[in-house]
Amino acid sequence: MDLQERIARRRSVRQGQTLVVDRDHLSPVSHRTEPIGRGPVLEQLLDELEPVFDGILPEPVAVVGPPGSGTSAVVTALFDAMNARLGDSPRSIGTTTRAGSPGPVTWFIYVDARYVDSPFAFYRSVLSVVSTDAVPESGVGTDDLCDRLCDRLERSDRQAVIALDHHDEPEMLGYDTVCELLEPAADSVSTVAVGQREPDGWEGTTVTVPAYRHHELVDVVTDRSSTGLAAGALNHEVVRDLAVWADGNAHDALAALFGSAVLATEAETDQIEPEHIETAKADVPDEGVHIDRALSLSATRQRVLLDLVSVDSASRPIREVAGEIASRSSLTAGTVKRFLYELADRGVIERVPLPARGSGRRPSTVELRFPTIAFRSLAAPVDQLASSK
DNA sequence: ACCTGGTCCCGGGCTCGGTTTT
DNA sequence: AAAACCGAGCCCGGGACCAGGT
Repeated sequence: MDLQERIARRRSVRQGQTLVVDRDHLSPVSHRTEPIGRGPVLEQLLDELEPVFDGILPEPVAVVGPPGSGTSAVVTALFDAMNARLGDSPRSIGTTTRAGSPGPVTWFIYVDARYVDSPFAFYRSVLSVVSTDAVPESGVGTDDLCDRLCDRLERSDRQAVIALDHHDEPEMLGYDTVCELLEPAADSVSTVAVGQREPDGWEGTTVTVPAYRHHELVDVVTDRSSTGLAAGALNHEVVRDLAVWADGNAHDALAALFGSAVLATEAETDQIEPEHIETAKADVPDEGVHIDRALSLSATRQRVLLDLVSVDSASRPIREVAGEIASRSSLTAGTVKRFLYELADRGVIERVPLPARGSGRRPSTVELRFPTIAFRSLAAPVDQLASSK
């Protein structure tokens, strides 16, 4: 893995991308295999999961923390590491029991509710980890997938710990729903609920992830920029300033860092200038949402958001904005309108009331609530959809 | 009463595997 | 073995209807 990273880095240098050396290391949507400065939290979570080392299924646990505190980073990193140790390796040969370790196989499965939004998709993502053969993408019923999962887990020497991330965000697969879906296999499955809050009526234990302190966030940003950017592209004072500005929110800090790198690349400068930083910071909304909330949407919706970024939507009612976006794409105004209302429900954009004009109900307009510069750069490529007319 | 914004929901077509028939 | 068929989720379009303002 390290070797892959090294090769990728050399390759991108050859391609003349002198400023951004490794996009993944810089991106606010990627996680490091070793989270920076989260040692105590990892220890606490390991305490909760400790029974698996004796082959016992741990009790459900909730991991909660404010936005950008690294809850997802902690859980994904820990699950990856645990899987490498206790899980059934995908290339395992025939038997699952290995000499010297008579305990059951335990899979650690991370499910992101942002990307897994239906019972069908949920079973599919769990099965893809648990099952050795290919999991169908369609053509079978949801119940069928459930049966397959039960078959895989029914044996006493197999169990799974499933983390549901972002269960508390609007329009997402909820924790309660997932528990119902797992009910048929409840004896072999435990859960980890990851989010900003505990699930409603939570009675289990909770691991709390505190917001990053300033010096910890400095370490996070330094780590990202030193591996993602060319040497000397960013000085330490700027990193400190960015960390203080982000006030403990790693997403905001990394989104601004990534955005400024995009701007500097577009301007073809060989280092990130102060105005790039300032513009990128202004582009990250206060109390905004994670950029992955926008990036997890379907390609069509991302196109609509990209158009919305370029349309001047200020002080214009939704109907009008929808019309203009529709004229740029193959969608009808009615569909775009519906999309915009749905996106507002999800919190990706926000409706802002406008003053009344004439008769009728007061109109409202929409504002973006995620970092748009980073989104422009990371959004689904245009060729996934018929080009605009 | 009337108008416009906002919500809700369903039908039809599409894709894509699995299953049955030829 | 190939072809035809079927069922499941997904997506877009759009209509019915509710809400809030003059």
